[in-house]
Amino acid sequence: MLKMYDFAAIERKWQSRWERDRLYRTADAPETRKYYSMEMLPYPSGDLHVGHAKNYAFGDAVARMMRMLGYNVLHPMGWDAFGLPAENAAIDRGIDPAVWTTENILNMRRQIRLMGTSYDWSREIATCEPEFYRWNQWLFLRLFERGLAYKREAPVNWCPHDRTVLANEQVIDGRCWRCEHLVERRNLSQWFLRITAYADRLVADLDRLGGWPERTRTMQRNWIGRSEGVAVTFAVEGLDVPIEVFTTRADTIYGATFLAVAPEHRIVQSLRAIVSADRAVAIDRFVKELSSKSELERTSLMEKQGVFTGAYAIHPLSRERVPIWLGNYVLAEYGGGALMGVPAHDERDFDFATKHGIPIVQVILPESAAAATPFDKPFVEDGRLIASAEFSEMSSVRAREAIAARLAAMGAGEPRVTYKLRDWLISRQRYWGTPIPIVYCEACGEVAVPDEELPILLPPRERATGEGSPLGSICAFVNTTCPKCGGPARRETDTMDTFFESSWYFLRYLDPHNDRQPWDPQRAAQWMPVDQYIGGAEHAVLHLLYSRFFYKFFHDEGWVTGSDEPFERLFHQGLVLRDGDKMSKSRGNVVGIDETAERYGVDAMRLFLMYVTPPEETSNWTDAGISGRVRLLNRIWRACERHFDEKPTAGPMPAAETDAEKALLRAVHVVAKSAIDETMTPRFHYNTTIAKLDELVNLMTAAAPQPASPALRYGVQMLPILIAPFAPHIAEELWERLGNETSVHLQRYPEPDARALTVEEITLVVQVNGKVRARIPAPAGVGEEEALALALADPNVRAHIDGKELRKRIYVPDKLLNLVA
RNA sequence: GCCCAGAUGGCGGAAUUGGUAGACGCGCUGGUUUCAGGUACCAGUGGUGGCAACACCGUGGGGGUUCGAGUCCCUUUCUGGGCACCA
Repeated sequence: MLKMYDFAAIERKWQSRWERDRLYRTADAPETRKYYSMEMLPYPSGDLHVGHAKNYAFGDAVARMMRMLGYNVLHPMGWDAFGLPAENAAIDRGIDPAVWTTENILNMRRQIRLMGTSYDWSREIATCEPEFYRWNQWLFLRLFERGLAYKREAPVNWCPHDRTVLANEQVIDGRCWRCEHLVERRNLSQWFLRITAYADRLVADLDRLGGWPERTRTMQRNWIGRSEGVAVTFAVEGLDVPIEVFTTRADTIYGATFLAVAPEHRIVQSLRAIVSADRAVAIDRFVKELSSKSELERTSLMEKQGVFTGAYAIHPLSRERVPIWLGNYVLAEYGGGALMGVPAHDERDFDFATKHGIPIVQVILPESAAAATPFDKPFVEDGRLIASAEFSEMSSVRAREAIAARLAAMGAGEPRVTYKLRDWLISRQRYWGTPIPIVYCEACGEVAVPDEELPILLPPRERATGEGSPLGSICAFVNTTCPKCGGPARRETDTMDTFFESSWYFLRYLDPHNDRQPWDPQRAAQWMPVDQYIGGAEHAVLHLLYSRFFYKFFHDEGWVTGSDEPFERLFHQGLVLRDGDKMSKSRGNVVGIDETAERYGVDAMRLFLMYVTPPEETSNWTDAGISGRVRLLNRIWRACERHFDEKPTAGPMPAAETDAEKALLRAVHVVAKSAIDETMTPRFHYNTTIAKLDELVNLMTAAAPQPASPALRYGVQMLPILIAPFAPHIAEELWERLGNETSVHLQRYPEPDARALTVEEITLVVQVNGKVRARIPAPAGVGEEEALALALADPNVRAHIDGKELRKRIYVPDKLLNLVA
């Protein structure tokens, strides 16, 4: 590949010039319309490949477009710098995680700068720095004060490989989201954040997030899993403690032929005491067998197992005796850990009853069916009630209300909303994270560290073994005094989930050097919400849900105003594949940024990533593809080169003399219109914009008007502005060589001019019976009768009409005439 | 199993509200420049038939609505993503 222009020198030159001139510093200028544009902050894993580059190329193009459209754009970058890979690398290689992280940040910052991105680096943050994580601790204490952070013992997900617990959101198909090892179940005392207190708002407000992809909203909705139903109380024979179950199908209550209780349910020990010795033994055996099984093993992988406790409950409406079972498919943490089994109308209950010989009683009939018929699978839809006392003949919908009302009147039930969402477990038994600011005092118990003692610094690590509690083994850290009574106390030795810091970092960018507050609420009022957030879809229910929770809390505290949603619009970019495979070191198919920049130049790389596919699609990296973009840049250079010695002619659009000039002026404005439309829609399909740019360059080179043509000189002057958001370096160099003095990136993007965009001549498509028979040039705005005359003058059209009578005529102005004969 | 998105030349992909299918690029073919290769430039490039004008076929398969369907409806296959004992 011959280099027509020296991209390496140009890219180097402008990157340092922009930095010297602080071109991309953002001022807090409240008088200008703001635009907060952000890409998800990266984990500093070491090296960037073109998959990352795609994300930054689009984010940067959007930020540059908005600047050139006159917005005050905030476009920051930072590092999600706490986390396991650093710690694991430290254990493997015997280096300090801080050193490993810092080195990676240095390299990745270099690569992101190499891409010619327009970040305001004066706002850069790294979450592992005490200046940042002290505010993690501060926010934790505020949550603690409000009762939104609490410690409790609970069955939790334990990843044996990463040697730490995980939040539910971080377990994918029963496996650790990072290392993919099967998680185990342990009972541990851990810190939780009460995200469930916000469940209702988190699900309700999804409806307002019109700028989010529908599938992301659906995933969050499913994850929160809001269900409306009834909590029903069943009295237990021989016991004064009742069992409460949750059901969304109160209409099926007369079909309840058993109760199933989770083995962890508190009532199990009471039941055990009132049943026969052999039942007690069976209960013990069942509970013990399941105690070590993970939720995945118990629910998805195992068959429905259970054991009859020997005890009976009393049906609140029919007063019949209902046997109480323990079941492995009953989740301890949902719906109170107990359910009423209605085998005729629930798949799972049906399986369980069939397996254990429990009676199946049909109480709902399909609307169409006349009478109860034998069946081999449960009927789970709504229908009409039978065998349900005075509720018989009612529809399911009516019966649900009537039965709920009856139960409520009897004091045996109440309406209840239940969520699948559980509280967010944030304790991690690892070193490289934010220490949780709590001490344990023998006299005072759990005590919050006072604000003025923050930050609790992460102590230097003497030796990393990967065994035991990392902070727990550092005596100087653990042993402290109680802030309340001054007596001896021990520090909490767990660190925080790194999703804690990524749930609010976007606020720190607004005020990154503030040492009195995490951010100034006035700055938040000015800049929030984030107007456009760009990042991978893999965080649909992790980071994006936690951030919404935090932001609602901040809003309730008055630290942010306006909307209580942090991200106005959200965009997920697609992956970049190589040879149809995901890029990975083990496959050896990683396309690195450094090599690509060196071979083809950064502008070509950015152009290719935006051109090859719409941003949301998965794109495939090809060397042939990028050389096409190098070619385009060369042709752009040559188109401008002939005009380097001319004086700048930037000014109003000149009048076009010839058809070629008209076409050229039109092409300029077609590009501008496309770029603006794609930015504002906001669809970001710059692939179509760049295709139109190709067409413009074709016009400027192939069928170029005379070099002296004012239209051509106008096109040449506009070209660097048009490409500035996409190929910022060559744009700047051409702009300078064409005799301009202020940066091309400070120019206004051209307003699409209606005069340039209108066409004077159209192609009239003439169809006969719906088939195209002629394409006739005609003046724009041609009337129907003139169009008909033109069509009938065409020999091919006449041949197809062939003397037949015209029965119908459809005329689409400036487009098409269809003659039906 | 359930829900969502998608399927367009050899390839990546274009195509407001139904109105010229295949823009643009890659690849390929022929030509010009060159000692040659590459680069660059010019022309061609959905399939079939035809010297040509042109005709027929063509947006995963089948059916429908319409003057007209890549676009709307029904049905089916495949691909990608999500959910999957949440009572």
